[in-house]
Amino acid sequence: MATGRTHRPATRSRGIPEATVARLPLYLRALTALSERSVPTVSSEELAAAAGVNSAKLRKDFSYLGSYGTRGVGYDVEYLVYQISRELGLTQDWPVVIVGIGNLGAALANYGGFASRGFRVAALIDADPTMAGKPVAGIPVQHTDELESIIEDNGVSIGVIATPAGAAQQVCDRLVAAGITSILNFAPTVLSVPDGVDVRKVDLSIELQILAFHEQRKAGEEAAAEGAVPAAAASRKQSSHEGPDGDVPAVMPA
Amino acid sequence: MATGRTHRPATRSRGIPEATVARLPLYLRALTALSERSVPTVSSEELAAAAGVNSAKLRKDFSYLGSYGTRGVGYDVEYLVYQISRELGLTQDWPVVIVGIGNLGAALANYGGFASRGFRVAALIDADPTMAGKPVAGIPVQHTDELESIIEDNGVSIGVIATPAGAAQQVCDRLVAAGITSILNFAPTVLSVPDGVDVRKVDLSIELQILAFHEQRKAGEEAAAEGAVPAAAASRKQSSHEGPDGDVPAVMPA
DNA sequence: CCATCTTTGTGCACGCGTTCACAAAGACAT
DNA sequence: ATGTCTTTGTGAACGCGTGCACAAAGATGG
Repeated sequence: MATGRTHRPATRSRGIPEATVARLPLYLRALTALSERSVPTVSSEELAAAAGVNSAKLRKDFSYLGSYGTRGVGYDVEYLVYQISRELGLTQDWPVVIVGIGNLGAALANYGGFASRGFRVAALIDADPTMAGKPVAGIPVQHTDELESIIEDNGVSIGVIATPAGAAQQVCDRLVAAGITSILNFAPTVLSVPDGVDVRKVDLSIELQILAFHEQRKAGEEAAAEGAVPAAAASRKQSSHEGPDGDVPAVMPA
Repeated sequence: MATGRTHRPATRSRGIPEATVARLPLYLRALTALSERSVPTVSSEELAAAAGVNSAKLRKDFSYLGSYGTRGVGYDVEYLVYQISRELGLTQDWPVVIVGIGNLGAALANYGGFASRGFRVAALIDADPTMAGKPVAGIPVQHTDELESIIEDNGVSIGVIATPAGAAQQVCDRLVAAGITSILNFAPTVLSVPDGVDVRKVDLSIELQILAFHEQRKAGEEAAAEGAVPAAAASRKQSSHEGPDGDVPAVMPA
């Protein structure tokens, strides 16, 4: 609905909260699974369970997109898949370049989750001249020298940085200069980019460190309440097959 | 003190907000870099810039840990490195198992960022019998059958799932049953776990989809304000960007 | 057409996180 | 000591995100 103020929140994109945008892919994945099983409609409750969120949150999220549900029935799966795909921009082809073809870069190149969602690996780029021409995931690696021309020729606007930390900013600068406006950064560095360029970062070791924090805390509490709650973990064992759907067929192409 | 209440917010761990915990690794990384350059002290302003955050936020974050700064001077780098490391639990050794040694699993096994922060890859586990014994990153892969004994013998409490989506829940269940209480999940699935088990997920394709959303939006705005166009991006740019609520193929259910 | 039942869409309240802005605290010079 | 200057630590305000709870909307059956 109308966000009362014409205040231009800047963090929101066309009225869709950032937190909602981050969940749309989650919904899409769950819906795709339902679609493959030819499920025609789904209620907010069911879909929320499949996506691992609260049903009220899901409904509110969808309300930002529009009124796509039918009261008393639920949401039409196919229709919703289309709407979310369109909203996320997945109905178009997104060529992507991956820079830095080490272990991680190679893994990304082979990752099936990209191609299945409209992302096409347009090129693999590495600074090592001995890698040039070597095929990874069926795509020949090209040298960094070609970076600008590759991006220009293919109209690439999304770049993935999987280089060592030391090279990341330099690569980033070249990507931006060449016209890239969205970057997914796997290098453990803070990238500085001009306004108008989006950066999302994935840091594997940060995630582990956060887990370690909680793990340490759990160990501490356990020690503090020694013997008080012995097998607490065993009590609420997982009972769910997440609703009435049993195991879901692998959504992801291997 | 701020939260004087013994209220037990449950979302907060010992009074440290989750958002702060998530930033501590970021600060730690920046501090480590300073430490390596033998910088003795750093101001909140400088450190914040290095970590890519607001300085007020950084000071507030640190205030949750205690008063470790000196007014008029800044923070002692070494001391802060130690305090944050201790807070995150990185002063102890965390054995980790990685399950699913495909491209991604192998990349993780080779990832240097783990070992340098107190995380030790205790074992690599894969369901494929032909992989058994094959060394990856210098560590022989072991078969899934050994999963329980490996975890028990090594006192592992953190597990990394890098299997295909279809196997993830099954693996997760076994990990939890074997005593794992923290899971880092790379498989594109919602894992259900009992209370007391932490799960963090990293989904590569979700990150790209979020980027695509913003990219599409930028393209749309750009088209709306036609005139100034980043040179390279405009060349073979995708053309299909109808208005926000463009035409819809009206996929009505039968 | 009316009653009932299901499920959506959302107003509202609450809590977390962020940011501002400033007093307090210490360093440093005189 | 005293004053000035720098930088921290935090009170307070604000905005975003979440979840409750319910009215509205439509399906379904008599």
